[in-house]
Amino acid sequence: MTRWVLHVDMDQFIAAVEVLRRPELRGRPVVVGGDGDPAKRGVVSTASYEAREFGVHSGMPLRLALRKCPEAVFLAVDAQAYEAVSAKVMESLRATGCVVEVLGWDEAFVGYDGDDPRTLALDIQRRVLEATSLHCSVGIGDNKLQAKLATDFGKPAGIFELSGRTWFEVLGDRSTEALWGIGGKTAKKLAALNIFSVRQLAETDPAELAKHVGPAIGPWLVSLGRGESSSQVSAERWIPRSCSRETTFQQDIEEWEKVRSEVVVLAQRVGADAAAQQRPVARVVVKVRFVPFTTRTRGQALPEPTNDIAALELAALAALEKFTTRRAVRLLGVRAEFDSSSE
DNA sequence: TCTGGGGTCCTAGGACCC
DNA sequence: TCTGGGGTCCTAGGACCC
Repeated sequence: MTRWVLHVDMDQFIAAVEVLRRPELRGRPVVVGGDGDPAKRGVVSTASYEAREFGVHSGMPLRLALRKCPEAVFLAVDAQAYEAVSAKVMESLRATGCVVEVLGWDEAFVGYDGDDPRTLALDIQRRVLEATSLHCSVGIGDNKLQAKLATDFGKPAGIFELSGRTWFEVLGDRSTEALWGIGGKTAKKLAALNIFSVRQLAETDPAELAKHVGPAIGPWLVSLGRGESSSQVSAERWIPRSCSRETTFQQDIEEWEKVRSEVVVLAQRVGADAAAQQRPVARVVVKVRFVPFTTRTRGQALPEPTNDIAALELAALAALEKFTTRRAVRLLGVRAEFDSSSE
C-alpha cells in the first residue's frame, strides 16, 4: 500500500489536443463532439474553457450547444489523435518510476511512497508539459477517492491536497453528489432519506442505509461520505469483460427488416473486435432504444464460447427476436461478453 | 434542448437443485 | 397437501463513469 495517491487529470484534454494542432483556435470557444456537425444527433465530448463560459459542457446535446454558443468551432471526435497523445502522457507518468493506473484517455492514479508528494506533483506537471505541451492538474490524497476529488480543486494546471484531516473541512457541507460514485439518482434517493451533505452521509448507519439501497451499496456509500477507500493503485493489465458497438441513427428506423440487418452489421463489427483481442464470446446482448428514448436489452448465450462471426450473427438475431415491441428504433447496440476463462 | 459511445459493477427475481 | 431453507446461476435493469 503506497503512502500517497496522486490523481492526474489533463485540463480540457480533447479540446486542448485539437487546439494544439490548430493554433488559430486558441482562445476561441471550441466544442468537440459527434462528427462535428452540431445539427446532428450527438453530444459534447469536451468543451474548451471559453465554450464553458457560454454554459456548454460535456454530455450536452450538440444542438443545444449550438444554441448556447453559435460562434463556437465544432469539431469531430478523433479518437486516434487522443489515444496517441494519451500514450505520451501515460509514458511520462511511468517515467517517474511510480506505479501508474490508467483511468481513461486523460486520467491516471499514481502511487507514491515518499515524503514529498507536492514535489512529485510538480515533477509530473513538468514532464507532461514537456512531452505533450499540455497542462494537467494533480490531486493529492491518502487514497484514490481523496486524490480524485482533490484534482478538481486544483484546476486548471494546479495542485490540491485533500487528506483525511481536511476531508470534512473541504467537503463536509457539499452535496453527496460531489462524491465520485454518487450521481443524480442516488443523491435524490439519499435526499429522500434526509441525507443531503457529505457529512450527513458519513454519519449514517451503514446497516440502516443497506435496507434502502442494497447490502453492498449501503456501506459503500457511507464509506464514500467518510472519505475512505481501500482499493490500491494497480499497474496490472486490465482484462476487458466485454466489448460493444452501438449506433444512434440520424433517422429513426421504422422497418423491422432494416433493424435486423443493422443488428447483423453490428454483430460483425463486435465479432471482429473480439477476434482481434483473441477472446471467445460467451454471450451476446442486443440493446434497442425505441422512440422516444426507452432502452431495453435482451441477451443470448452461445452454445459454446466462440469467435465465429456467423455464430455471433445468429445469436444477435436470436436475442433480437426476444423483443416483442415493434416501435420505431433510434439506437441499436450489440455487446459481446467474453468467456471469463479465456483470460 | 431532445438526449453518443464505450465501459463497469450491483441488484432483484426466477429457475433450479438438494 | 398448502408446501422450509439454503445455495447457485442466469437474466434484465439500474446507476455511474470517462
